Amino acid sequence: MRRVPAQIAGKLLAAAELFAERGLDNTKIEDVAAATGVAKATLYYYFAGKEEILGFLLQDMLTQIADQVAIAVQTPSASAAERMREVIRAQLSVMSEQPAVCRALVGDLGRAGRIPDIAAAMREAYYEPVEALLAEGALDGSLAPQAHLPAAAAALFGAVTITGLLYLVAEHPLDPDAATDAVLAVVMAGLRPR
Amino acid sequence: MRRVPAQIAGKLLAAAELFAERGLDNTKIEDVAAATGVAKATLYYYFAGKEEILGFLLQDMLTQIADQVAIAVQTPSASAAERMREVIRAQLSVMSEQPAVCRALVGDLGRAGRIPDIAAAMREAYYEPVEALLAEGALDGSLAPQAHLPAAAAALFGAVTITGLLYLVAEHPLDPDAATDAVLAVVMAGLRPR
Amino acid sequence: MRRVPAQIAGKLLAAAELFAERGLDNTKIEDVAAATGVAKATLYYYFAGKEEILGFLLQDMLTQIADQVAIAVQTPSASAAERMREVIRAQLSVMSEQPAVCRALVGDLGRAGRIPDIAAAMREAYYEPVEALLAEGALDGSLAPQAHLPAAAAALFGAVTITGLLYLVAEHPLDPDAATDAVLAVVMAGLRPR
Amino acid sequence: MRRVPAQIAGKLLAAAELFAERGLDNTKIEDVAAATGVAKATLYYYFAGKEEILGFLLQDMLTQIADQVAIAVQTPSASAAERMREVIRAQLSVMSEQPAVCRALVGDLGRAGRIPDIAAAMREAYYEPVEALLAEGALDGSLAPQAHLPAAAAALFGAVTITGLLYLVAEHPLDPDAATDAVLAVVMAGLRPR
DNA sequence: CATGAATGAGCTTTCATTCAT
DNA sequence: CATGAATGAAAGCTCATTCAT
Repeated sequence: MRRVPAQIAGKLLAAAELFAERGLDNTKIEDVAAATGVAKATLYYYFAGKEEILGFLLQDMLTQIADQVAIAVQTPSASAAERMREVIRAQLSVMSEQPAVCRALVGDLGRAGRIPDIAAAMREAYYEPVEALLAEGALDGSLAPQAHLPAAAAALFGAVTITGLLYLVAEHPLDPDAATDAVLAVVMAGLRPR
Repeated sequence: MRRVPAQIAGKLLAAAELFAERGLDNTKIEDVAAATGVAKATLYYYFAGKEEILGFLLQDMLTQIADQVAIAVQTPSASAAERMREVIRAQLSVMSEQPAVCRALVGDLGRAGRIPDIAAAMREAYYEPVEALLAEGALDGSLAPQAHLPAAAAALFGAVTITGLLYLVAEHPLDPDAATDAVLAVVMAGLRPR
Repeated sequence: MRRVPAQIAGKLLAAAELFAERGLDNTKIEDVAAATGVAKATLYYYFAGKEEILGFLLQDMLTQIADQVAIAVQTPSASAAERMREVIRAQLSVMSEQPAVCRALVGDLGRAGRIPDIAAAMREAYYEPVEALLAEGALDGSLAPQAHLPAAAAALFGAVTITGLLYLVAEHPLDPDAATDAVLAVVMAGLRPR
Repeated sequence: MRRVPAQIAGKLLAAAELFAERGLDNTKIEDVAAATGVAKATLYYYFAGKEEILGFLLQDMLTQIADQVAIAVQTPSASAAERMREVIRAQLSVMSEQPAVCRALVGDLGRAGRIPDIAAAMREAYYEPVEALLAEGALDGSLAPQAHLPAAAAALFGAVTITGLLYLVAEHPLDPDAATDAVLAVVMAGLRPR
């Protein structure tokens, strides 16, 4: 994959909507060319195929999430629990800003998980910081210790993502703050009464 | 789509295997015909194409989830919390048995065009019973009251589904019981220490 | 081809429109079944295939033309020329009454000419009486002798049929009498001035 | 339909042969590819399907007729009647060279859906010059004046075309000159004796 | 008699991919 | 660099036809 010029990278955002709505396999390279205004052969000049185009878009969004998450995670002098709240809020914010790419991610989650680059980016952008945060929380006492950190992080990711998908992309969308509160009520407090 | 005779519906379960192993687009209709013993043209007699076959299986899976959920929900003399555990376990069991169909279901979550057909089945199979259970739990005191039931149900669904997707479909899959425990640790106990 | 019950024969008229509009090859037996309300397998019970169905319809119309032509030809105590006028009028009348079958006939003229039964019916219904009339006209002096009777009859058939097709089936149709006059002006008087 | 390069347009003439011998529906795209040396997928790159290939050839034939007709019409120092003879001869010549395309053209005459695209070409190629010629003939005295020019042109077209269809495409074909004489005997001299 | 169901056989169509310019 | 043109390879899909009931 050659370095993609900004001009083309910009146009590619139009493809996210296609991937989101139709899925990777039902989106033809020709559709991407038509939607972006970049000639089919030019896409092949920069990308090895459509999987790589989707990967490029996902990387882009994941980088944004990674950045926001990193900021939230590194807030000094805040408990791990408080920083976790910010992580969730950050994820939902990026989702509400890039709904198409986000829908594409969820739509091909089963596949994306197997694309090495994307899996790595997801680990780096989300799972590792969150797992680290869970560990820190166990130490500073602001979060309950988890027996299986990766699964806990996955459950967290799922709760946030699906809520985001259903409520941010819905006809009458929640705003990110309201969505955050709803998710937090489940994952922070837990369903069991205190 | 014609009404599918039980004999054919039965054979189709073999197709779920294929979809599970190879994904929708790497499964040729011819493969389905070979695997099920139903002639290609006969498949077209009953279904408009691959998508519709998958849709049929998807409905089937949702029915299975609905049945399992219904059983879990109706267990008499168990607290709402205990029944909720069973609901989650049931969902993860079905998912581990039908990973490809399950992946297809998740893939459809973000697709506006598909929502009408599937959304109703999902509401009926999952959201309504779960929301009812959350309400019951608030009454019998076994679950914490939720301010926004639909969002809570969505978060729950997401936590369970994504964990299922990532860990049941992964190269080194968790078994349903382990996945259930991991999810429960998050959604029942909550991340906040008690 | 079994004897076709009147009830089915009646319904078949609805198929003529299909053959006329789409041609034989672009009309599926299934379309015929749908348009007529006769089950596909039932059509096969009575006919060997769609070619035979079209044949049946054409036979029907050709019989009508044959009858009308026979009446016109046999009018006693009229010159051959006068009877020829009636033949042409008769053909255009039937065409205006059965536009769909007539269009179907023209549409598949190239093919119909090679279906033995139809070719024979056309000979019997049209060519033979017209050729006989041309011969009689040469004898009674009311028509010019023709060197090549079959070709003259074909030219006549073409002049009448195409005019009929273009003017009877057009958006602003001529009535049969006006169409007859226009055709007669060419074929009876001839283009050469007298 | 993309603009067809001359190189491919040239090769396509070989397809007209196939359509002529076997008819549209008994000619597979694969046959066209084999006969023309143009890859099947390349045909689809330029045409939407078989029909469009035939349509292209049809336009081509109409252009040939138009050219021949134009030459015949413009012959200087010949009476309109003499030029009309040449017009008819020209039409029958082209028909005898392209019987299948010609049959397809006739087949389309009764099809409402097709008329828009083809009708214009036919008016231009045939009706307009012929009507002009009829008008000229009325002036120079070589042709009888016609009350209704369009109907006269239609009758003429029909006489020529159907004769062409039945006798040039028949098992024992007439040659164009003989067919021309037979048609002329009807349409120029008229059936009424002089 | 009438027909719903089933299917063999094969063609049409699609699409990712390449390459000369 | 960018791309229009071209195509190999492979599916998807259709349809005439049969047969048990």
